[in-house]
Amino acid sequence: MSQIKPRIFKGARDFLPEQMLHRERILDVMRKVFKKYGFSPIETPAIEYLNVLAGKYGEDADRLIYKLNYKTGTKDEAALHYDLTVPFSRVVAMNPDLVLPFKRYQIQPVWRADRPQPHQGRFREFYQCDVDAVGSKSMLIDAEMVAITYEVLKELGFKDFLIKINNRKILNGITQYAGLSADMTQEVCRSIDKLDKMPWSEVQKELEEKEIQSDAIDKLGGLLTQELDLDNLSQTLTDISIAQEGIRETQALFSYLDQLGVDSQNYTFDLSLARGLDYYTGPIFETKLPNQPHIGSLTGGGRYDQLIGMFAGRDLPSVGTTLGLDRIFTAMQQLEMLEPLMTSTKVLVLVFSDEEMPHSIRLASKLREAGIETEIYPEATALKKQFNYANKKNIPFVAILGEEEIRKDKVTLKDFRTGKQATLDFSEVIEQVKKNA
RNA sequence: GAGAUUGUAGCUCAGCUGGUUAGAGCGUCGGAUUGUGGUUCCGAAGGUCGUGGGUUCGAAACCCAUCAGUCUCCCCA
Repeated sequence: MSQIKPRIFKGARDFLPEQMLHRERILDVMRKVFKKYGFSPIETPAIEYLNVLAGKYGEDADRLIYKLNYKTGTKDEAALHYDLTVPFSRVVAMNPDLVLPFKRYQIQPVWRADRPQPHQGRFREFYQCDVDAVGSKSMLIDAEMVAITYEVLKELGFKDFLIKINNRKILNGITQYAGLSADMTQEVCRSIDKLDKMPWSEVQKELEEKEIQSDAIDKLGGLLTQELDLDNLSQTLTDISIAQEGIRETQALFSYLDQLGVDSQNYTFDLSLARGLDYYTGPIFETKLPNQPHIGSLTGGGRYDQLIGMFAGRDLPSVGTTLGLDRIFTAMQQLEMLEPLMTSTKVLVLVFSDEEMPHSIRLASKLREAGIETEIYPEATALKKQFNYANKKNIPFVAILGEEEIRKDKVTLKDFRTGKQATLDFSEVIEQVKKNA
């Protein structure tokens, strides 16, 4: 047989223990917070019928859906899911008996056929961690989405993150204010969205290239260049009812955020936030790290009151957000927020000889019964080798059980970080490890 | 989809304007009185110079093609 060159699919990654231990910790934090707010887990298949996915995200995004070479051109054509929101909407439509408001979380990989850029945390296969609530129009749930984002990032140790909040209704209102037709909103927003990266003059140029009338561009510029707060914006857009509605929603959302105890340092109203996905109808939010602008958004979400209607025939108000595990993980790596970890093992039990092996096994079992993550070296090789194993894997304690200890019914415990060791009773060993590991 | 850049040992790289058997550090493995790692010392293994073609007496180096990685833009998690 000819040998096959091992290679990994572009934009996909293997995760070794030193990465997985951290990724699992991040997921543990997310699950804990999701449940704390009353969200329950669901899972959907990686594969969906293409027509379930297509046409929901917008033209550009549709091209990034991974289509499977299976029943091509038929109703049964299949694809890998592009996000978790659209499959979830399908689930809701197929389960009309769900108790509303239905609050679910969902953690699964998704696939997008774009060009990977690891430094920016951009991959073809990546995990989305979604929380969504269906069946309520209350801005309290929208606020909870922001609160959940805040809590997770805070607990993971992020300091300078900023959750940007805007509202599609306000953006629609702005387009109307500028005298443009409603179907221009997407196109205009796409340029406006770049304001955090380039000055207004550049955006203005881009809008001119898109052949937007110059008086409309001037009106947009008037709004966007003068950091308006909600009250000012409300006055300026006083005749635009859709904008007024969006502003009222945003005010309600902010008041709930205050009541929920979210630090106002970590969120802001940002009129230039647009977001690409087509299905958003109300509030939208996105988290950035101002000091790591190259990393794309860590989280993103919003309200989509009409998406489920595409499957169910009747609209159900819904809001949700996605926490990007891989973006968060990439950021934590680059910010050196992750301690090097090879294993979660706390104690390595050494084995002196085949005769003494049973004693070592018994000790390991007792440590495990006490809830301590314990490894026993599987063979009686040179002690040097066994010590070296503990050292390389960064295991904090080594339990030494030789002829002498066995005779005295004791255990020698060595702390690898200090290099100190002491011969102790078994109960003292447990105490020491639990206290210092 | 547009542009840029890189490809030499497991990893990070050196290799000057083309000139003998291609180097270093780290890592790996072995050893320095066999109940002690992380420090030190000694030694060893490991390379079709991404691949294919061309120029040349001679190519890791120059030219062409190709593949792969990376970065920026676009867009997003």
